[in-house]
Amino acid sequence: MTSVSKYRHFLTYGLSMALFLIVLRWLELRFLIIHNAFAIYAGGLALLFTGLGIWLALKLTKPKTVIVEKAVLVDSAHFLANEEALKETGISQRELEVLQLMTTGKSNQEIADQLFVSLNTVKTHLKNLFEKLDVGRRTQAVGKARKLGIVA
Amino acid sequence: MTSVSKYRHFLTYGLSMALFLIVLRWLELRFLIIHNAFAIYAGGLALLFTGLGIWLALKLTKPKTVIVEKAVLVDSAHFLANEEALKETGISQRELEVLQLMTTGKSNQEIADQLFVSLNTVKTHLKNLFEKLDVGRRTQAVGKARKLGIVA
DNA sequence: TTCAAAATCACCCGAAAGTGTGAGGGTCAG
DNA sequence: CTGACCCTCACACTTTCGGGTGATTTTGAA
Repeated sequence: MTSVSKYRHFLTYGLSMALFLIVLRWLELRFLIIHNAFAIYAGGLALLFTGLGIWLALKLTKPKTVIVEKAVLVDSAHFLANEEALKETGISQRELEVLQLMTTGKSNQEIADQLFVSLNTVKTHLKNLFEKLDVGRRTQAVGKARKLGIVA
Repeated sequence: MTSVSKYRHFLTYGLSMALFLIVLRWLELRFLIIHNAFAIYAGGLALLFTGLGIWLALKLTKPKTVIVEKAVLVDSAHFLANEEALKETGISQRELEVLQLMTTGKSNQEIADQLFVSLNTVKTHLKNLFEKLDVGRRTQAVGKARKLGIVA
């Protein structure tokens, strides 16, 4: 894809070079500068400054080479409280409520307030919940519950 | 931002130009080409080919700026990183790593062990992370990170 | 070279979370 | 009635978190 245009540019460059050498020849006669080495000198000069220009341009456009495209993942949509998993794990109604609130990032105290029970009760529910989910931390519990389809 | 380096390159270019003109002068005497217009001619030639070089390089490197990086396969697995949200929140690379591990339900100590850093370092990262995500608990952080598409 | 951000780590402290044990009351099947 | 479960709560104890402050090193850009 880029090779074609690249070659085309090289072609253009080559033609330009040839053209300039012709003009150079002409000028050589025009100004009566017959010195044989002049054409070589001018050619070298042209090549050199072309290289310089290329180098300059590359240096200047260096920070321009970072454009990125990315894709987004769409996860399978399987929520709906999974009755299966609930029976499998033996999670009770109250425990499920605590689990759901915990999933939203609420603290034990906030859960307790919302369910009108004591903090210790919430802790007890969570303790049993952790055992039924076979985890030891709330973050793990949330992850597992989501994986099991117990919570969204 | 790039102004300094840009000026430096222009300076380099200017110096090179001056140097070449000096060499030019020397060559002028060396080859006994006393013609008055020659210096002007050579300078013009140099400028012209410099421009040509710049044009050439620009043309050649133009497709380089359109290079696209992409195609992340998506599964029910994890891994994806919303660049947008990351820049929005200003979350650093290391913070992202900590966040991802935390999402899996790991404790701070486990994260520290896995990243080969101290527990205090993990805490510091999390502290900054919570501020950037505008949350106060890890469960909330996980939820928000998921919502923002930072983690799976 | 210089400057700012990132990354690293150390203490300390209070709050929250997690663990173990025990216990009282309600429901419901056997 | 009794045993099995669930819901509730308490208390003590350990661990983990979260927040504050301050410091050093590394690194990348200006």
